[in-house]
Amino acid sequence: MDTEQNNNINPKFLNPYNPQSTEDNIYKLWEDSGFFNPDVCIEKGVTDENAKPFSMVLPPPNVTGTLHVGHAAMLTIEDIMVRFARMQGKRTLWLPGTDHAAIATQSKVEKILEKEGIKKNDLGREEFLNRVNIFAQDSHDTIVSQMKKIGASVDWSREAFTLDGKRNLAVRTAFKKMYEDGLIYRGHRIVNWDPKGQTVISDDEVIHEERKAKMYTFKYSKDFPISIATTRPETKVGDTAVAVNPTDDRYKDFIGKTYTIEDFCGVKLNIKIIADESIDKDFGTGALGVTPAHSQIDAEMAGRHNLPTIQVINEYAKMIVGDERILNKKTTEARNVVVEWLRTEGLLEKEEDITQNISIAERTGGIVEPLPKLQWFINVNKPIKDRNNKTLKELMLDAVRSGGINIIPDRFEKVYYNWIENLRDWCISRQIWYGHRIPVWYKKTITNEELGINNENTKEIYCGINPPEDIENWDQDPDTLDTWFSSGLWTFSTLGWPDLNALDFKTYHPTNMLETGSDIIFFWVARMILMSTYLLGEVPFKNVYFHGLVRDAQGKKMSKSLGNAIDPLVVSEKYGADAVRMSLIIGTGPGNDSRMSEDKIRAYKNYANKLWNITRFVLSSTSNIKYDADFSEYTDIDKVLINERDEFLKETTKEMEEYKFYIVGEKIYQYTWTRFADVIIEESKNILLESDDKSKISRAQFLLDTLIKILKVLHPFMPFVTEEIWGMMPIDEKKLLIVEKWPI
RNA sequence: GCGCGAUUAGCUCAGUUGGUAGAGCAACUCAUUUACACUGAGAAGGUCGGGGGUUCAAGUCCCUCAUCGCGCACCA
Repeated sequence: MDTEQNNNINPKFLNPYNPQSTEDNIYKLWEDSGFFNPDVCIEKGVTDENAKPFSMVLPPPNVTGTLHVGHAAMLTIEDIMVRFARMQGKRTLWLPGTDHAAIATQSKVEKILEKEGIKKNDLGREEFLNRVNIFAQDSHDTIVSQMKKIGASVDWSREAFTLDGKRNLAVRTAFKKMYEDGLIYRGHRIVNWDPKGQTVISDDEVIHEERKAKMYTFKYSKDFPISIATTRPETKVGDTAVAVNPTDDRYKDFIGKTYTIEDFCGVKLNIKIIADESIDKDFGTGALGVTPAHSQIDAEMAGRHNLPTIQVINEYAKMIVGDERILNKKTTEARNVVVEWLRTEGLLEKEEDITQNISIAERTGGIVEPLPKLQWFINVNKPIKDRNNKTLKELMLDAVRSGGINIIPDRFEKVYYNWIENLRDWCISRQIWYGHRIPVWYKKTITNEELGINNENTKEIYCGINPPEDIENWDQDPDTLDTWFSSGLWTFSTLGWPDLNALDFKTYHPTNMLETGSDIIFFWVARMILMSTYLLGEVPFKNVYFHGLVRDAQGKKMSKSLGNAIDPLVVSEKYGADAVRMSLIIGTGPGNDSRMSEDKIRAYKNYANKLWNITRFVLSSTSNIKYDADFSEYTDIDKVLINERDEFLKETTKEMEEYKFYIVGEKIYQYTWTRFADVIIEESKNILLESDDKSKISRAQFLLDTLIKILKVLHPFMPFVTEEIWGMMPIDEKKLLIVEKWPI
């Protein structure tokens, strides 16, 4: 190449590609262009006003800290979908936001305050919430800057927060409607109480962990005819029955009788022998001590047999009955006391080591204590008039069964159905301060105050979008809502609902795609389907794409405590966000866990540089011609190459539409490197030097045209380097690559 | 207990409706200043977890077993 030609090349190409000095500028270029916002795209004429919409909400990250590499993977997959849709000319909206994540955020802030020696009750509700808000804002700002670093092309002008004013209106509106339809009710039931977090949690927030435990077999007293087995002897002071199977000959004669035990470790018991089909004759002694206040199953049995419920454990997991031996003791201490008592009384028959699953609160790690409490629930089994008398359960099932929602990969449909079949009423009230306050007020009356807390139910209730007018006569329910209640509304609360005429709502709902982690299929995906099918009579999204977990190179879960977590910002800084994105996409099918290693990231950094050098060669060796997009004088040899390339582009487009990004990324990589660079460019060196003019021009046009097309299909995957190179391509009437047309 | 997934080259994974086993990374041999060393060329590497079946033909379909991972339920 002579010097004159090299003079036409941007001096940037004299050095290797430098993501550090490029990426932030490119992101700013996009932001300034306004093209993340579909309205601007229409205004500036890059998108047709009548174009088909493509809409997606960002699964809002929790404002509990910073983004991890799993978020980076999520953002990359979604950004690929969005950039592809935008380049296809669709009216493309990717709506960002963050999640207040009630319990998670509150307990995080509590922990931080604890280190300073401050308890939340010392601060009071208002001041504590101030502290949480400051923390949340800080978190939010970090998250936003991280998202920009990764290259997420979200429409910042529409950013939402699950706990802001607009979302609060949506929550109140939804609550009131459900309350009026009788779907939300207040009930006194056995709930999952988290003694550590001092709040009720839903069934889905309980995780099970295998632990070693002891199972004790004993009798309540010497004269009691039946032995029972338990792992929790301390709860037995709350027993009101012993249940046996009706067909069990051993116990037949006792059914229906009631025994009084005057002294069971200091507590008087009345035990009725009942027959219940649910009892397994072969398990333990074939007889179950029924503790209605502290077991879900027992409570149901108590309901069937009209048994009294005696609460013996309080919210601090301490005993509230008995004498000084157990009263006010922690359940675990009381257990030892009761076991010792049984032993000395000669009532303990057997003591065996077993492994059992214990219930743990997901967020706090507290051991869940089933307690009877007055809480708010969503009834999933009540027929709904406006919805053909279908229940919420049925609405949720129908949405997927009918094909209205397509789940990728489809094996998650079975998981979803399985969950719904076992679904019980959803407990939505939480005894925490951070969150949407329940829009219910109770009338103040002297009598009710005298009646005390157990008669809360008798108070006059007002439920409304706004507080009652004579507010001084009312107390608002102190509880807040499960964070997933507001998340369930996310696809439409972000688009202007409850204003049904909001333009965004009419244009973009139902959304086209929900991309999220398979671990929140129940928490979030199912709840969005519930809310949308009930409130709007339509699905929240037409497609769901699940991604798996990002693990380390050895396949271990990444965690801060293991020290194997890769910080997406650190590696992006080191290798460039494009390289990180590629490494997170390739080799990762939907729903499958993937592995992340620095080796892999490094390989794609090299690829970015390869593309850089390819461009340098193509530009410097074609600078004597003018690129013509409609060039038609190709040689036969080049026509063959064009066919091959277009075949590749066609396949790629098809696979993009099938969401097979893990394949497309790899194919582009391969075509660019092993085909275009290693073979076609190598051959071109001779052609461009030695052939006739027709061949030279044909090849030069082909090289430019192909590079342009590579940049386009690669853009969703590696947006920064492609946009940077695009800016230096000798093309007339060039737009930003982000809004260029997909090449096929 | 019920269900789901995985098992293919040293590692990570592809493999469409059955039709001669594929890629990246790593390792190996060679080239040595090239658009690019963040490089190029080449070669090597596999009884597709085991067993059985259907078929002209099975990595792919059916049955079964094993190992690993996960979900749900139970958890007296």
